[in-house]
Amino acid sequence: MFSKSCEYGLQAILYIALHARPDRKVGLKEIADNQDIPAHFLSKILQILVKYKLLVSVKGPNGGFALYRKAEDITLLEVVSAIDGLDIFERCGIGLKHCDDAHPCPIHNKFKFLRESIRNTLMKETLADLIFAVEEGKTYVTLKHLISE
Amino acid sequence: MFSKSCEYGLQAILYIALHARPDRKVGLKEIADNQDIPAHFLSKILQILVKYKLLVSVKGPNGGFALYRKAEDITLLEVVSAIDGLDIFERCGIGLKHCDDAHPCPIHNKFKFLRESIRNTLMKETLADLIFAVEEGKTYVTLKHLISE
DNA sequence: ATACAGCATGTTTTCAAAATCCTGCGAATA
DNA sequence: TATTCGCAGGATTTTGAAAACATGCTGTAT
Ligand code: FES
Ligand code: FES
Repeated sequence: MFSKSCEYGLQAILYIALHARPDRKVGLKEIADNQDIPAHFLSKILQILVKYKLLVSVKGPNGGFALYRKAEDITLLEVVSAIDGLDIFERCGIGLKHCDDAHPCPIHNKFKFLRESIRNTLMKETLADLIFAVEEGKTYVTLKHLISE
Repeated sequence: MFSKSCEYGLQAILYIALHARPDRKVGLKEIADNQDIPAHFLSKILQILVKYKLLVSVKGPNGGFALYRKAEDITLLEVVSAIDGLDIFERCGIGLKHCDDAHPCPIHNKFKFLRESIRNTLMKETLADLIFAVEEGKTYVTLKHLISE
């Protein structure tokens, strides 16, 4: 569905939303270790999110990453479109050159509906919604502690 | 969404469903030419569909491919699962090791619903449904003739 | 029986995503 | 202002899907 880069990016921004405080940035290595993501690779992905104004980064001692805006104001769609672009929402399901209402492929109508459903879901979900459930212990962004039990 | 192999496979089996007759198999090259698919690559994909009993192949003069069963009895889900497997319907949306109801990631519930929608759609659509619309001129499996207009 | 059309199969090449390597730069702090 | 921490970002390597290539094989037509 999403590229590996995008999956890593989603994990990372959720981790940051969970663990960053006004006085505490989250370090690259901390995220990489806890989420099992190659550190140097993650670095590039977070750079993208900084460029798209979803994260801020601070260099030097006690540096790290934090959300650029409030968690309530960041949707998953923004993260996905920054990393993977909007191509998945425009691409023909059976790979025809152009996805076009005027010349629909056999699955166009059904497929278009499904793509829209995904897009709407991503657009409605904010980081705040998601980390709320994590803080309640209902969902998880890392399975590390579960394995060590 | 689907791999390129899978997209090619869907295009090809639709083409076959449209153009095969009891006395006329459809040649590999004919499909490759009309759908703009690398011939040797398509060959491998169709081999998979033959192995999964979705197509039959006949060698020699006037040979080619035809549906193994009636178009009414072949669903898109069978084609997709033969080529890409069922991984997309089981994989975690943000890339966690295991997608599990007992330890859901933050988007698990929403995402699971979307995956199910896709699976149900693919399961309900038969080749017969789809080629019917094509024969009526409402949808298209190739854009070749549209370009040459 | 023989020729040949057309699929079957293994190998090689290409290309982009994924992962790694390495150096530079800015901020904190002493 | 010197040192060091930690992100920035270009360059490179690795990996695997996609594509191309080459050859074998098999059933049909004559
Ligand atoms: S034309 Fe195929 S999905 Fe729109
Ligand atoms: S655990 Fe992430 S989608 Fe199920």
